[in-house]
Amino acid sequence: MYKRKKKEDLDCGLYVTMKIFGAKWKPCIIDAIARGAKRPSEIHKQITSTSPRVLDMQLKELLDFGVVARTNQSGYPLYVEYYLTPFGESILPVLAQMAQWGETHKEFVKQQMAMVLEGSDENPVTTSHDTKGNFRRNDVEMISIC
Amino acid sequence: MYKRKKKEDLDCGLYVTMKIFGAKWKPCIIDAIARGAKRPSEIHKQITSTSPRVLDMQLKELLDFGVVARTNQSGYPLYVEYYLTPFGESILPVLAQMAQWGETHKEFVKQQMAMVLEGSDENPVTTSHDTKGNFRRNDVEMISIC
DNA sequence: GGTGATACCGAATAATTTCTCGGTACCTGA
DNA sequence: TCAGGTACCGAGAAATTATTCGGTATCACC
Repeated sequence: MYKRKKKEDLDCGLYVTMKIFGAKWKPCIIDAIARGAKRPSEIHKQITSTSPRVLDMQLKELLDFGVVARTNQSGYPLYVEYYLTPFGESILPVLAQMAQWGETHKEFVKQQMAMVLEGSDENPVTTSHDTKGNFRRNDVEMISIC
Repeated sequence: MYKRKKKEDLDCGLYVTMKIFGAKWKPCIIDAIARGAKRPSEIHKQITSTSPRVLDMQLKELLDFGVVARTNQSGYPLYVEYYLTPFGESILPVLAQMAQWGETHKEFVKQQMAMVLEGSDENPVTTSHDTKGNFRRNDVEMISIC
């Protein structure tokens, strides 16, 4: 594991928030689990825009931070299930609001981006999130995420 | 300016959100301006945990993305003022909720961190946010940010 | 003319995150 | 025994973000 060189400020609420689910794939993973993907292999199948290894790593962090937990029957057909802890569930409304905001403003943002990039160009490599067609039902209803 | 190698998915609401204010100092800057710091030099004085250069760069991005705007009198005593656009103001409630969540859960997070790090150690360099004692008044009231 | 304040920016480097490639281990069914 | 599925992990490369150091330019004041 990477050893940080700079101290983090865990007294800043915002910093804490970013720390826990501000990474590239964590929101997707949380969402996938919230929607019913329990087994690692299921999550891999849901999120195809990055490699299983990456998902494993981020899932591990979510586990370490207590966002998710898993059933630990080290038994025969090797069957593991992850689920959100109460702590993990408390993230959902926040995630939903963030997704909602982005959803609302994405066209404006695209416009701005285009305006800024009117000097730069090139066609970067493709990479995009997708958990297929996704919706959330929590307090803010019908928020697509990823 | 850095030219991205990988394409971004601006159709993912969450990605958009992170893109606009998911950087290390952007929330602090937005907050500082929302609270009344108008001039770059004022912002520098408010946020002392990073260098003016860093703040300038992020401020520039916020400007490019239309989160803030500025008065452009290229005149005598060189006086520039930044302010939040309506787009920028729409961020405040989201930021507040994020800060609130982090505030609520930071002790739990610290605990988890300690648990995970019980093998690693060392004492990293100090760096911490601070905009002095800070509060927000928007819809979720009294959220300290940074 | 020199100093200080103001607002910026370029470029190199450090720090951190993400990704790729490959490997371990266990069990099952052919 | 061999291929296939499942759950993981190590280590280095690549991408991206944050930071530092120094520089430009304008004006005011002494």
